[in-house]
Amino acid sequence: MNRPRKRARKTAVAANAPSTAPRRRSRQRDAVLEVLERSSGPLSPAEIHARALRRAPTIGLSTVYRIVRGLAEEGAVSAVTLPGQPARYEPAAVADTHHHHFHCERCGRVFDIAGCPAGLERLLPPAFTLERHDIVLYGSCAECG
Amino acid sequence: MNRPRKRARKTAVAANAPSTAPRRRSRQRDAVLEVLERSSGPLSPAEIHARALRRAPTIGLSTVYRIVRGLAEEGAVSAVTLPGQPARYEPAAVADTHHHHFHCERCGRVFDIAGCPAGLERLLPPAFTLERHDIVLYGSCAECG
DNA sequence: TTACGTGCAAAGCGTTTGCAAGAGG
DNA sequence: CCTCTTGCAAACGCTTTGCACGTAA
Repeated sequence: MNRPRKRARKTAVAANAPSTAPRRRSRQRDAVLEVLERSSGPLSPAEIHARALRRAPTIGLSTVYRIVRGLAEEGAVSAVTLPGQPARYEPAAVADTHHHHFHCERCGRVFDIAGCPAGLERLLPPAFTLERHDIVLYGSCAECG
Repeated sequence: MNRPRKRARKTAVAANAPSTAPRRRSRQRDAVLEVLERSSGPLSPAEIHARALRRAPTIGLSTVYRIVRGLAEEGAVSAVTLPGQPARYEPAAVADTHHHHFHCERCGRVFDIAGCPAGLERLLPPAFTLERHDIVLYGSCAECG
């Protein structure tokens, strides 16, 4: 497969651009969806790729990125970005239930945490408006404790 | 300045490696420290570099990275990593006062927020141990509101 | 059949590194 | 002086992209 190349476009994309992400059904798309639904926590593209290879043995990492972006755009999955780590993705069914995350510093796994503290607005300086918030708890999970 | 090259080493470094970060005093190091101390919020390496150029007109971006890493290792500054964003740095004097961050989604600036909600342990599943937490608030700051 | 999705390799970006020249003490 | 630091450009890892081919509809 040798062919001429053009310069790649700028990485940044307009926030509301329609984008050409996969919408059609395919073995690869189904594999990614199933992997995400079977998982007990959010997964990075590399983690998704490793697991999806069982169902779609030829799937490429870039395809995972494209599918995941498409799923995120149509709201089927949502991105979980922990500080200093690559983005992870989880099904919207999970994300729609407001929750936060616990990051085990021993095993590196991420767990979903139900509930969230009240009165966050009280922390704001005057004239600031609160639209959303992220809380990440760190420590040891039950298995590593 | 043309000279022979060798392959760069692997990026990953042993977590406890002494590392050869700058410790000696220099115009560049002073410039970075002053920029951080004058700031009202954590700054990314690129932001630090832009501001440090006024005090040290020849400073390179990689030097900023090295100095900031050294300062972080010796505890003079600490890293603030907001989800999905490059790391930012703030003086330890600020970081030592427990606080969180507000990210203005209009202007992109990050502000320090004093205080934090009580009872986060109550959110944990049984047998999980809480060691620390990060809270990031999103919305509009006073100027953008 | 035809438009869309895929796989691969190349490109982009933020960050780190090797090296020679410069600065600190 | 001798050693540590700097600046530059190359290299890295993660992510996105261009293109020809495969495939869903």
